[in-house]
Amino acid sequence: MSDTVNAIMDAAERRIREAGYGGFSFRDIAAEVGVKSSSVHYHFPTKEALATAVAARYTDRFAEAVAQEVTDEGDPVEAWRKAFRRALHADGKMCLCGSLAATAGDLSLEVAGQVRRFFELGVENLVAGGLSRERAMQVIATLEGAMLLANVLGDTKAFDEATGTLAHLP
Amino acid sequence: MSDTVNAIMDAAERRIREAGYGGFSFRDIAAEVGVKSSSVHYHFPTKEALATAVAARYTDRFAEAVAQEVTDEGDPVEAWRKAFRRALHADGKMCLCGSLAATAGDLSLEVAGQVRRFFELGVENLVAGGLSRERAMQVIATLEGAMLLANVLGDTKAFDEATGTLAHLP
DNA sequence: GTCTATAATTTGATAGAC
DNA sequence: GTCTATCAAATTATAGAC
Repeated sequence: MSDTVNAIMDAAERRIREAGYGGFSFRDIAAEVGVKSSSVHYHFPTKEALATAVAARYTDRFAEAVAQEVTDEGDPVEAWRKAFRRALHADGKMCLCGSLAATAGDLSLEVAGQVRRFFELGVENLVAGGLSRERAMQVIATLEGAMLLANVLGDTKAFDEATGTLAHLP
Repeated sequence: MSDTVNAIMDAAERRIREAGYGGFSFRDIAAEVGVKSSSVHYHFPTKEALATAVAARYTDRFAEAVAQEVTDEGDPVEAWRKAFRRALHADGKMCLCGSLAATAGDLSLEVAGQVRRFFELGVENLVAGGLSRERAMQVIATLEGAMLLANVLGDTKAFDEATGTLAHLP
């Protein structure tokens, strides 16, 4: 993948995490990368295609990060918590898939499918780690909600407060 | 408040809950209400003003609903869970303030302030009900994340699965 | 209070030169 | 691959008639 493609996806990811699907534009992205919007269209023909690619990359990277944490740590709940925590602390932004999930009903099927994959992967991975399905859904919900809380309060510490005891519950 | 103003706020609330702040427009709202967009501007001079009013009304109504549930039920955690549950089941949509919170960094100070009020009210109310601050934040995060999960999976039952044991935890 | 009309800007997207 | 130039549509917002 070329440097330009990477830079476009990085910029798009940042903007979607800040402003959602409806809050990013080809011209914003292009300006941030230092090219023209037509160049962005050359790599990603439509807004949908760009958002789909960014969501897919985000989920893949997240799954890798979790797998690494599981290896380092053992406890799957704590591994997911640390992966979310790092996503928040790295740049103080909302979860990309959480940001998109909030407007899921207004996304194209392709984008919505990639976003759904993130959440299903989380639940299935925790179930494989030994949790009941309901407990797995509760953990993902709490982590995603804690990202939202930190985002709206403008305080990354809120995430730690809301998730501190998560790994020690039944 | 006039019928038109109410209809405008209802339509705006529906659209923001579906598509977020960046996903609703004066013309959408106007068309749904059956007036022209200039009439919407007569009642709400700017998009910010409309979103601020809608968020304030949502939070006020939510607080009332919770107070009623507390009266009926006693347990504050279960009262909040039922209020969120009803907001979801009434029309299968995301929480308005959750939808706005996802793009908090891109909202005007006025809108962001109203959204923050929703979350602070939740935490403070649960603390007043006897929970520790951390536990209160965890409950609000879980409820909001469960709304997000139900929204993205297109399945209201996901909310119940993710929050079923919430009231019985320490 | 609602309308028509319109301004000013932004948006997603395309054609074609280099 | 990137650019200039442009299109058609949509956006927030305003002026002024009724």
